[in-house]
Amino acid sequence: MSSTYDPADFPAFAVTVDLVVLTVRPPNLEVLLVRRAEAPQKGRWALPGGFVGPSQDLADAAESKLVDKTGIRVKQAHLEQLQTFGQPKRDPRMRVVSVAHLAMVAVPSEPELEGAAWHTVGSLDAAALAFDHAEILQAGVERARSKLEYTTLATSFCRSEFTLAELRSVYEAAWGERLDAANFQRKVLATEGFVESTGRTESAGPGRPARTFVAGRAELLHPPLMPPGAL
Amino acid sequence: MSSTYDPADFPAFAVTVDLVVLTVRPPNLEVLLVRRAEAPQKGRWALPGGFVGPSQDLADAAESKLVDKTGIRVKQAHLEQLQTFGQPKRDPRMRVVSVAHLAMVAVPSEPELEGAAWHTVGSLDAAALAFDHAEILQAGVERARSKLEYTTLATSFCRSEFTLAELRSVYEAAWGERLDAANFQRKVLATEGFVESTGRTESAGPGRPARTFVAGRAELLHPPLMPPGAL
DNA sequence: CCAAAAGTGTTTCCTGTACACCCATGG
DNA sequence: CCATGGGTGTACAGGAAACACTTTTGG
Repeated sequence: MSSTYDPADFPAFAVTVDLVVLTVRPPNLEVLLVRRAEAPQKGRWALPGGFVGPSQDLADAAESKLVDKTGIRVKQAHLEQLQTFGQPKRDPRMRVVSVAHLAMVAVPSEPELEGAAWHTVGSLDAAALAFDHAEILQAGVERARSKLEYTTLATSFCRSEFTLAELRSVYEAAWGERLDAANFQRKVLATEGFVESTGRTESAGPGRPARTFVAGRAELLHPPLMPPGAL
Repeated sequence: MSSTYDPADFPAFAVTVDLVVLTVRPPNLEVLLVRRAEAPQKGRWALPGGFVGPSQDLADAAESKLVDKTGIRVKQAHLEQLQTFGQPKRDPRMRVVSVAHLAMVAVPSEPELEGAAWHTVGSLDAAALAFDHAEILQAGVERARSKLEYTTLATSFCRSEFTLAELRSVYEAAWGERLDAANFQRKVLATEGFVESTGRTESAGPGRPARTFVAGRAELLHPPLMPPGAL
């Protein structure tokens, strides 16, 4: 910005957005991938994404790709910038800088789009992904975990109305570890603005019906929900 | 990346790096700014930065700007990617996407470069900064604070050999809040790999001489050093 | 009536915090 | 010998974890 270059002769880059779209289908953390229809890397799995328009904001570009691929409105999901990847040779065709974004969504009930599918994060072969998308995915999963620790974003993985067991399953899926239901409940309810009770209850199979909740207005958790020991 | 565009006709962007270079001069947190020598925004303060070369990695670009402006070797400092800013109108000349980086350095004893100066973060008028650099600076300060909380990066604000009082002053400068010296000391020493004792001591003015330390090998703090109440 | 899941109570332990106190130095 | 900052000891309060126990449903 403080450069002395002539604006007319700057190196030309392509700028894209790539999306790490995560969801939870207990007991798994899953990511949305699309199969590449064209060379290079034809047939391999890739993160959804695409070029940023000449006068399009980065966040807008990410949002429109998300709607294209999932039909999910951003109001119901969480979308944030993740990290920018710009290794000179990451795309063999040209110099591409990709601004990766992270989306956390409730698993949609609608059928999936052609060529797109959910994959369990844990059992995914990094070598099966195109370009440097394995690295981007890893950054996304790490970010998601750290956000779950100290924010209320776990609710964005849940339906609009959910039980505490569902909310708990989000944490269990992200860390692959069981949590004590009793202590979990107390912690969540003790945190002002994390969840808000609807008066209703919901029953699924045997067992006492659970109360249902909606997301609260708070965004930060003090202290974090997960124990420090968990990676 | 998974786009169907023809590689030949993509929108052309300029890509830059901008640096938020922070240091601590107790009791202040300070940022390195340069005065713009040319239009637009001539004469206003700006973050150091510049264009990324056609086959230059983003991290390399940030590193070379840092060396240019401060003469500090990256080995002695901390440099990480911060966030990418790409509002269509953020630079009036053309479409520029800036990959902002955060650097945390010990205050250099060498004289400053022409046109560059350290500014106290707290008493800085946001309107005095060029482009969207006030927003970038704010993101950098927030990131620095959160990194100080749960990593050992505070040591990168210190000289290679430092006392615990110096380390404490880093936290005090970042939050503008006094810490209990006794508890601070116990916490730091109890954290495996945070600091490592040299056998030496150092005396500055009256009072018992302090032991000196060097940075340890650990990078993460469990639990965080600052209390949750602190903004 | 039994299994299973929701939700509550209770005990134990650990850690952060405050603060009293001793140590070692410069002036 | 006094002020100043380094460093140690200690007692108290609040929260996390483990787990026994009660409640409410489906089969």
